[in-house]
Amino acid sequence: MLKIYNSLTRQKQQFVPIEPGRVRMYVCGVTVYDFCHLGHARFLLVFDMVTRWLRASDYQVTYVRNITDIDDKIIRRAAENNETIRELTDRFVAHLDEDAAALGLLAPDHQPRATDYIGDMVSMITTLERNGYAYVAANRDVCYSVRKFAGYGKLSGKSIEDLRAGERVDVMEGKHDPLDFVLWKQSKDIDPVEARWSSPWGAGRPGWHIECSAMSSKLLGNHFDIHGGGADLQFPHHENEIAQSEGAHAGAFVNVWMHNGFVRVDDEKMSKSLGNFFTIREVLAQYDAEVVRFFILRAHYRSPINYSDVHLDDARQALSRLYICLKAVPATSETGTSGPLSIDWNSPHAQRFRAAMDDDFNTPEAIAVLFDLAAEINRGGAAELAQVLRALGATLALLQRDPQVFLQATPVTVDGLSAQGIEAQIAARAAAKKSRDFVESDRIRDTLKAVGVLLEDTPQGTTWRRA
RNA sequence: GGCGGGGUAGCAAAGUGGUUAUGCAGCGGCCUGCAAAGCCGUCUAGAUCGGUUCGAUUCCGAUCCCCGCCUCCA
Repeated sequence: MLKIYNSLTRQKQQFVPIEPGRVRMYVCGVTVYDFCHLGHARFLLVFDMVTRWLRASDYQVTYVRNITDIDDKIIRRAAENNETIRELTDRFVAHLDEDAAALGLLAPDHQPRATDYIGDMVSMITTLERNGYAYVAANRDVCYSVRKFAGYGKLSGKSIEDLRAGERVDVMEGKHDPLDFVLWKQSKDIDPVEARWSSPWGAGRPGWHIECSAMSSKLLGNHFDIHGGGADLQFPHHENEIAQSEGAHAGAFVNVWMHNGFVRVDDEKMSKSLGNFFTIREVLAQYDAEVVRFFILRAHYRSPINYSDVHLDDARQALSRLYICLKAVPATSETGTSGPLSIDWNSPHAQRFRAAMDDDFNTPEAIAVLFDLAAEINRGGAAELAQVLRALGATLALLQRDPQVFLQATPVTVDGLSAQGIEAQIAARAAAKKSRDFVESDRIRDTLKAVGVLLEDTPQGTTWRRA
């Protein structure tokens, strides 16, 4: 039985889908005005893992991940670059898709762009106005009246009285309450035409929060199972979504709220505003995508993780152990990369693995099972165990490659020898060994080692891998 | 100031009221021409101070420290 930590109730709860066998999940995506960084990679990989595990658990999942393609930063960046908003956002949507593919992510079932749903947002704001939650402020912006919504603060555990809106940032003039947030922003003369849509309140553009309420209800219905995102979205973004969606539609909005922890650098949150970020492509230039996935999944999704080369190197070493184990097992027809392997969930390792994953997606524990399995295989366990290892790895999108390919993959930053060059050296060494010229054979091995190529003599001959 | 999450061995990271987490690194051994890989063995834990308990890293309280949210942020 799957249990998930629900941010709304602050406890792990048994997961019960609204519709048996089906899961509808909405995850807040990215604002497209710059390259994605490792923090984005984390939420992308975490909810990719969640989707895969739900599917492995025989749920039919509808996964929606949105794209925010209109906001202040986008408008500003487009102006700085002297390009249209659409040019800017199209480019970064394309980059996002490239990064997602490079990370080996499943495509979401829907990837809605906010600007394609302006009409739905307008009608939702109209409903909120009719229901008495929205008002037109003195500056003509349409705002949400937070105090009218009884449940405000239930997700973030904050009480309206304790919030200190305006303490750090000036409060917009004309709001009835400093905590009220904008639903519809009135256009100003300096705003580009591209950022204006007509509405009952005049030309303008939507506030940030309304897009997720409008798009989720459009694509998943007014009430759905899981809503996810980074922990920094819990307040105010997700709190405001609840206020909007439950204010517009009577009844519950989301059953389970999931929030992933941050990626840190030197114990500080990695973020665009702090400027301490590494883009996904920068990291992938140095590390294999599977190593990055392994690094992320090695920690529980709610825990913070620190990014550093040392940790990525460590992850690579650890993952290599699993691949080395698989390499030593003779491949059968089933070990090919084609098609998912079936899993015997009654086997002891699979049971442990599933128990871990069902316990709020405890991937560190699940991965520990993988290592126990590898140890057993290395000890001379049955060859079928290698199938189990691969099949369980598959549910995390790990261990699906030819071990040789993984172990010999060249980091882009290394201008090492070609495979052919290495094979030639190995042949030369074999000849030296045959004539028992160990000085020469060791010299060759040391030379290769110096450029990061490790040789291993096995009964089947010499193999190599990258250090 | 309010709210929330943490402090586990050299590093990373889980579970757990009593029995080996796991990985990387280290040390000893086996294997090897020598290595590597692997196997066997092994050393470094649970911020501090109290309490509950036959027994606490695990429960309770206090203290110290770190991080996050309260502003755009995954």
